[in-house]
Amino acid sequence: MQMQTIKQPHVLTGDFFENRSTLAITADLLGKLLIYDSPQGQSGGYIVEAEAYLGTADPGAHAYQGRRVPSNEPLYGQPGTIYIYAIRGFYAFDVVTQSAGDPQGILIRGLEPTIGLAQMQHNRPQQPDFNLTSGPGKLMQAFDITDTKLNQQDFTTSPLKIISDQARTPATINYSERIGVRTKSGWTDHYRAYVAGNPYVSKMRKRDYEQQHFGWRI
DNA sequence: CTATGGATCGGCT
DNA sequence: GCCGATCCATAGT
Repeated sequence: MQMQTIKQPHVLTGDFFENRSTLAITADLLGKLLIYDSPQGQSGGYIVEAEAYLGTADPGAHAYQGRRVPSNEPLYGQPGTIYIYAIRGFYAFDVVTQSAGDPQGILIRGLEPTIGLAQMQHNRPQQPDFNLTSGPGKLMQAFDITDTKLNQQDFTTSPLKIISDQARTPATINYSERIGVRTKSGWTDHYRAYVAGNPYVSKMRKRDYEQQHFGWRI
């Protein structure tokens, strides 16, 4: 007789990060389901845009040249550590990707919202179209995360989590320069990865929307 | 529809 | 004081 198995969402674990470059993990995060369990209830959606920050050697990174201050301490933690930081009156968050002491991370920049839509719209009543979670500050507002309390928590045990077995697959992954990072030469041209044609990607032009499936493989 | 400039605020120096 | 891994309103195609 077969054991009855309870279908529980599988939370992302540490081995997801093992032996892979941050750039490889960035592309692999696209389509994963991000969930936030808040006092109001659960909300979340599929990751559609992410940027790699490659640590001490990356002039665009908060940990460039080993910079280590109280606010960026989470970057130096274990893979899967949450790094939340304030930026111009908003908050944004990274997933730490490499072993402790190697301060690389991935900024989650866009979500296609699927869970807790009403509650997210309540938190961000601005506009009815695709502006709910199409940017790092926007998605944190939609989650109503307004402080750094989740800092240094681990994705495997935190109310903010990534579900690895409920994922969609991008039909095409596009790459570009990172948004809002001044860069001199072209060596960071592929540090931003996003689902081609998905309207919840920040700065996606309307003419580039893929209307049929929002850029997902069927 | 796209490009640009101003507001804004937590955290470092 | 100063400075952004941003957002939004407004002006210009």
